[in-house]
Amino acid sequence: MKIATFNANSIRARMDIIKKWLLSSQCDVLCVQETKVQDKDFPVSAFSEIGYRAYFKGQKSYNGVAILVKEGADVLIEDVGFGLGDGEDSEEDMARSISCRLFLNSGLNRQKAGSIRLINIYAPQGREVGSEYFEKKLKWYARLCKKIDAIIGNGRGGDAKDNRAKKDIEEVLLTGDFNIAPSSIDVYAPEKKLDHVCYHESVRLAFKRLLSIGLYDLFRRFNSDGGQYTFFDYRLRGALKRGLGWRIDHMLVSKGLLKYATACYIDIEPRLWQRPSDHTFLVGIFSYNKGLA
Amino acid sequence: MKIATFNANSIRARMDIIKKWLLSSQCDVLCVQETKVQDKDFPVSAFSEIGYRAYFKGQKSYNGVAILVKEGADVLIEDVGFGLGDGEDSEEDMARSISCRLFLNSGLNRQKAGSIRLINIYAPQGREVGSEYFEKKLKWYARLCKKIDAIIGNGRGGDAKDNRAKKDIEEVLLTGDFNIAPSSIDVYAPEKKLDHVCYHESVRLAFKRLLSIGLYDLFRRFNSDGGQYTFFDYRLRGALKRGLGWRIDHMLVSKGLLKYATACYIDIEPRLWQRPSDHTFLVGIFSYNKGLA
DNA sequence: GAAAAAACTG
DNA sequence: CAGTTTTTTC
Repeated sequence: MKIATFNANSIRARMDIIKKWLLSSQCDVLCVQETKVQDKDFPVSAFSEIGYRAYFKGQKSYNGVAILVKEGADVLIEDVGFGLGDGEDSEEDMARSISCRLFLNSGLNRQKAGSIRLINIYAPQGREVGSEYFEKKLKWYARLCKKIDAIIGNGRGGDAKDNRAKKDIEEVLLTGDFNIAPSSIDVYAPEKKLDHVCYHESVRLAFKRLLSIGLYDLFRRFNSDGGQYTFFDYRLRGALKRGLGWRIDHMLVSKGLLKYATACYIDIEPRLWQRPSDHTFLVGIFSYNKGLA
Repeated sequence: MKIATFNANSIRARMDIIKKWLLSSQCDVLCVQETKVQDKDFPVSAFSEIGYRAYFKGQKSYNGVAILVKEGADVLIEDVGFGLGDGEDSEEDMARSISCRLFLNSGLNRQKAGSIRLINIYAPQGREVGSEYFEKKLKWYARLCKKIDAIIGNGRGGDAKDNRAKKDIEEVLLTGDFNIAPSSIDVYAPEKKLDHVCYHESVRLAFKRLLSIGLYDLFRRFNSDGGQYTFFDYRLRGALKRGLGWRIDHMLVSKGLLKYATACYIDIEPRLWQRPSDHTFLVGIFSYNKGLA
């Protein structure tokens, strides 16, 4: 199964790129962020025409998340929900995360394959260290961490709001635009970015906290090189060629899922296509054959 | 010789349409209005690439006029000037009219063919009857009429600002977007448009004044039908099909030129092309053979 | 309805 | 630099 994440920076402005990429990659599940479109204007039929079903929530000009699932793929979606679901969600928060249960049936029965809690996030950027927006970013991560912790079931309780029994929720796949470069090799001039909202110590700690509760940075399982970026600011001309980027889009998985992963890589090509997003695609591949081998 | 007028409603937004039309029509001289582009950004090379030289003046977001001349055509351009040239021109006025002397050499020597004063106008729209803008429109027309009258030489004097002797200036071709529907058959619901800035009695009188000093409405020399329009408001959906238009783009010629005219028609096709202007092309054809026959 | 500019955001 | 929204104009 191929799953990917992509900050589109307007899904409507990126239709050509997303369609081209989906058709060539044959991706099963694509998590999209910054769709920047209200639900009534979401291009549902454009995706159904190429064989993808869409789940989404957006706001007028900002934020917005979506999950695109290939029809006929051995993937089942259930329990789609928005926001962090802790009763603290603002209107904006509802357009910053979408989660669902994902059943993989690749040649296996549903029981055996089990289910994954897929969470697609568009984390707050934070604007400036010390601002109210940055404080909100940190709080949002604290809430996210609590939610994941509850799902993984490190504590005694499960998610109280979730009607399903805890035993049904086995593994976690947390992906999206985290707006955090986890370490110095994940940004082009780390020593100059210590006060940047995407590299400040406090956000790197937030990221580490996610790892500490049992998630694994999938990209780093397959690649230890620095200079591997998913985002290149439009404003820096020649940023890609000059290596001026950030690794802020991630795929974090729980331990039980980790063992099925066979690859995780950044597809840089779409960043070179016509009218690109400032982000590019991060891909993860999972295979039950590996786990069974 | 084929000459045409076209309100482009942004020449940059209309490049595809204009290039397509020039190449298919093989027009010798195209007068353009509402170019909406500053001189530094005018697409000079795009036109030179298809064999047209451009003369133009524009403002940042509004107004702007241009004359495109086919290279190698038997047409010579001299004395290009902007504004009405009476010392009363505002910055805006300078981007509302362009004039030049046009020498036609089609198989004849320059002496015999003589010269034409070509004036391409984008008349003020006027916004609302009674407004300062409408008053300015009427004043602008009074100035224009005075200018034409001087060129035609009905009075004693010539154009005092013009260094050339009066005898050199023989005929007048006044074309462009007049923002006036001259009569009831030139607008779709005249009885409802009596207070419209493009049909109010005062502007129809201004148009008649131009005729009274010796100009002829060329289109009406070849077509007496109503419902022949050059402009269809974007806001009225299906306007073209429903015949909801205006004839506000014109070609007025002096008597000596009139006798060489062989045709004048509205080319409605470009209004049906992709991303059209709200106006379409008005074409005039002149032949010295006719005059000599 | 369409175009351009200006203001805002990342 | 590249989005979206708002304002202005016709």
